[in-house]
Amino acid sequence: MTNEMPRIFDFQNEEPRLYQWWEQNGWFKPEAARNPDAEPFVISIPPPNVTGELHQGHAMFVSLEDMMIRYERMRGKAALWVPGTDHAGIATQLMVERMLAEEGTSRQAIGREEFLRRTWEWKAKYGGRIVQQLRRLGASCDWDRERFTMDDQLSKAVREAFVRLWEDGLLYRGTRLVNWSPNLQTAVSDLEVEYEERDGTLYYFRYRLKADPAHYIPVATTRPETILGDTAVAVHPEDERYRHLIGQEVLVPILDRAIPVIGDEYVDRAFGTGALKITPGHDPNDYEIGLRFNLPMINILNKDGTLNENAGPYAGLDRFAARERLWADMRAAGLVIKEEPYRHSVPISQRGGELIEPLLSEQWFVRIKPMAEKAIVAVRSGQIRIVPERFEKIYFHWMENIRDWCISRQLWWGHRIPAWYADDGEIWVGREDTPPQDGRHWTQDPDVLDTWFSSGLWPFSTLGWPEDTSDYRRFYPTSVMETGYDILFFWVARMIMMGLWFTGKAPFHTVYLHGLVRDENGQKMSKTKGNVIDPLQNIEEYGTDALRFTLLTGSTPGQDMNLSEDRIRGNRNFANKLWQMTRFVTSNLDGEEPLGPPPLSADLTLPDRWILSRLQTLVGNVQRLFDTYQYGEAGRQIYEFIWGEYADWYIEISKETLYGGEAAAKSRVRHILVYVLETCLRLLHPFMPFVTEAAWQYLPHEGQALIVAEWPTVQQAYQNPKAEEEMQVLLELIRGLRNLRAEYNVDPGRRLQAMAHAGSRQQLLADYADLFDRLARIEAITFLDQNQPAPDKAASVVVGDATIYLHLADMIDLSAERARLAQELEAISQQLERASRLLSNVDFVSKANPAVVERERAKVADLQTRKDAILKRLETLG
RNA sequence: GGGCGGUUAGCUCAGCUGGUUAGAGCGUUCGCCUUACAAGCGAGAGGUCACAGGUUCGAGUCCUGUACCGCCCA
Repeated sequence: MTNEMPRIFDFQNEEPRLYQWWEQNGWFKPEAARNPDAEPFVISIPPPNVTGELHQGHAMFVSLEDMMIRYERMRGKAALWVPGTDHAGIATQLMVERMLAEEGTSRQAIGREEFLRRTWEWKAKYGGRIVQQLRRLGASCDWDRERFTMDDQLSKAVREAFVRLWEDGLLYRGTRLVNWSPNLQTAVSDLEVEYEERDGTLYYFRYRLKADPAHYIPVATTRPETILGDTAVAVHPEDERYRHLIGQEVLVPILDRAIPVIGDEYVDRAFGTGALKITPGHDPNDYEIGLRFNLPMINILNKDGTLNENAGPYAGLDRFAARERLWADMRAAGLVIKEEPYRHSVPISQRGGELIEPLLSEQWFVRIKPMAEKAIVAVRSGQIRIVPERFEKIYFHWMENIRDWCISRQLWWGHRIPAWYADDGEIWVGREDTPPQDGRHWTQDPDVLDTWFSSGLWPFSTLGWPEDTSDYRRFYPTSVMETGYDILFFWVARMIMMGLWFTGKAPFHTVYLHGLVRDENGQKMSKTKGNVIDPLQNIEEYGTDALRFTLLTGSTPGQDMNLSEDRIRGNRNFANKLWQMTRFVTSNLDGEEPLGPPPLSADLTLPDRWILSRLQTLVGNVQRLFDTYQYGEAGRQIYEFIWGEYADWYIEISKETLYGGEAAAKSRVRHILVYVLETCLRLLHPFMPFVTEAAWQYLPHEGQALIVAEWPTVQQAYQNPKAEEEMQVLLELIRGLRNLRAEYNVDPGRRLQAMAHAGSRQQLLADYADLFDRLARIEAITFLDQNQPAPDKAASVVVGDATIYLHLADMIDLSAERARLAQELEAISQQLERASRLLSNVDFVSKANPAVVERERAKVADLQTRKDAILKRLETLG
């Protein structure tokens, strides 16, 4: 403890060492709580993709969640942060497929079993990487409880959930129009489709009447190839141009299939030609119309995006080639009217960005409305609270308009759907791989479940559900779900629905949503743009603490944040500052080890009482801010206190005593230095765990480690508004004197004499004259009687009724000094006028909060004396 | 088309339920290697709080509208 501290905090080596030490001591485990019956505080980690590489989004959630966990741990709760990773079906499968391609083989060539073996192998080899990176961020997860969505136990949970939904009648299998990715050759859910504005073409052509091929209905489309799948042409029933044609038949170009003309109010008469081709097999809106009119649904696409036999002469062509060929043929046949450029929004895959094709296919769906209804109630009733609140509205809107969830994926990597089909089409769903031994031939569904299906179970599957384990009993429901708002629907909403449905409980009481981390220009970071700020590189360069503090103080909940390296650098400096001030304190202890709060004795000086009081104010503020999820503001306030008050003032003041005071005074100051710093390290630990722990270990302390030290609470006995007020006067005078010295270019080393008309502050100034010497190099202050004249050739600083004169003799430019004072007078007069005006307003005096009125009164009094002093000074200067 | 967020110092951002002279970091100017720290210390400059109305004794903060930027949903 009396060891000398290194000159700098070697974070590159110390951070991993401290992390290992914490972990080895079991402090990341809820069992480390001081009280064995401690109230639990639980967070389930948003499981990163097992293929993932650490990015700022991970850094953000780790910073926030680790902060919450460390805070609650220090408060004595049984803090449990459950870590783990997600098998990320599509991403992982693509990764392994790419690897196979490099080996010159393919998933299809090696077969399903071998492919899965290779994927597990890949996972074993590289899957730990992201987890190691989370550790580097300081994540105090209980690694003994780490889970993977495809662990046996979690797979069992998935199986149980699926079977229960089946038993509850919430699952069905059917042919529906789904979002199909021709690249991945799987269905994806509505959520996995994004829309992008792209330049395209609007193609106008003729739909000839069957009865009279010389006449036609003009139709426009952006996807001509889908003409081959048209099963109707729709017009608005009140459209003068076309309504007489309703009920007639028209001929599909090239194929000459006859299809009906129907009337439907959905048609927008102003768009295109006002007539709409209907392709129920390849367009969601047309699909709805098709259902309503009971139209045939023709699928013209193969799974790989080529056209099938329904496309007649175009079968086998890729859809884009078919588009051109068909259009050319139609032109030759005289069916083309015109083309015009057209900007429209197209569906693209969230992963990869390729075009999504609406396609009819047989898939599994969750009938989700009954689950959504429960989820709405949970938030509406306040059982679950979303921070920031505005996301509740977005949540409700989505939940109220929710559509059935397509959960089957035509992939191999994932949870295989536990459904078997008999030759006669009967479906059997079960907890075990044991379809009935009834002589029929049963085949298991080849597909797997949407990755988000298993993620939806995460808060309880990780704790042992469906078994009634001790962890499940003790730690479920969890406490806070902290994640990015971008996965509110994907994940949070589904956890809420599934949690309520399967466990009967809301899986957490609070959802805290953070914003996205963008680059310093507000651009989304992406490898192709080359604007990625790599967290690991930041950590390497500036330390984890600096990165964490930047992320935590740089944003507010739900708000995107522009991250700049400058800011990280600045917070690295803050970490260093902490280290240096700890070095100062420890190197001045001279073997003493003061512990606990310093005694409130009469010996306490004004600066002592001031810093102790300010500390309590800080502790109170931080508590209030934590209680309202304003972590960033809390961090900023700690920063400002510790640097701007403790280091800049109290440490500087303490040197007076430490370097020359009496033994008792030294002890007193040491005690306060240690107490205030130690308390600040506790407050800061959840933000900057490493440097605070390292510094704390050098300070006198009780207990083994800061990570398990107690969170500070307000000690009212130290609150002292009078000390704060008096100290404020001294600080202002000192700042004023420093200002004068700077303005008059006084040699920084030169000590000056001062005189003062100190008014009501004379005793104060006399008692703390040494501060003026140390902090403003004023070696002595001579007090003047009220009736004694002020010195001429002097510059002055005025605070309240106290005026200090700096006798600068030949250095003083009287006219400059007059100008300076006049400027100050102007500022003060303005403030005075404003405050006086307020007070002379009867409405203000009668309606405003009395405390506010009182404050204004005091302000006026202070400004008035100050103004008088300045006027007097100006008079003296002539 | 509907909804949401943003607009505060040159840059990146704070500013809780309306109430001192609107803050911080970076940058910038001036001066300092003052025995914890030059990753530092001291002192400055820099803001019509996007715009227009309104409510109020009082608006960066609440309400209405407008503009621009961004996001989500359809």
